[in-house]
Amino acid sequence: MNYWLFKSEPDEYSIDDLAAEPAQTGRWDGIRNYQARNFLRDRVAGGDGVLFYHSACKVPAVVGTAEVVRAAYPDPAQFAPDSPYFDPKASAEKPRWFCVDLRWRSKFMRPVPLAEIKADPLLQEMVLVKQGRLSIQPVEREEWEHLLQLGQKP
DNA sequence: GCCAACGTTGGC
DNA sequence: GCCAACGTTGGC
Repeated sequence: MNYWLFKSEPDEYSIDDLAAEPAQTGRWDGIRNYQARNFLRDRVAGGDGVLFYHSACKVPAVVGTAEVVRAAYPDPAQFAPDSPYFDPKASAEKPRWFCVDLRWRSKFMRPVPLAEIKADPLLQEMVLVKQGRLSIQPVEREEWEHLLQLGQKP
């Protein structure tokens, strides 16, 4: 059982959008970055915990948690010519991009902003702090637990 | 099989 | 909207 941080632009797909899905379960698709794909395809497993992060918005922040309910399978959008995620170089035999299914688990009492994470001595080793621009990244158990605590503080 | 160019990401 | 970091691509 591992922990992850998934980034999403809230204008595109927010934690409330996930909570509003049938069975509060949605497909995490549209990943088109190789480093993120490799984590998704090779390491993310059913039952793993996910920190839901809002990126490319006014206050980038961890806003809640989710759970992986289905491990990697080929992202259908890469085969759909009318999709913005269409990839002409992908085929059913050789899919290039993958997705997982997530179930909403919790929304924090308050978002934990990136600026606060960067200033927290316990979170200095997070990939989020050390390397930006990675939309799927591993999280240590200690980091997971600390962030959950921060999110529950009023 | 080297390595420059490319596409994606996302904070600032 | 700039541009830095990364993995991958593809020309040679």
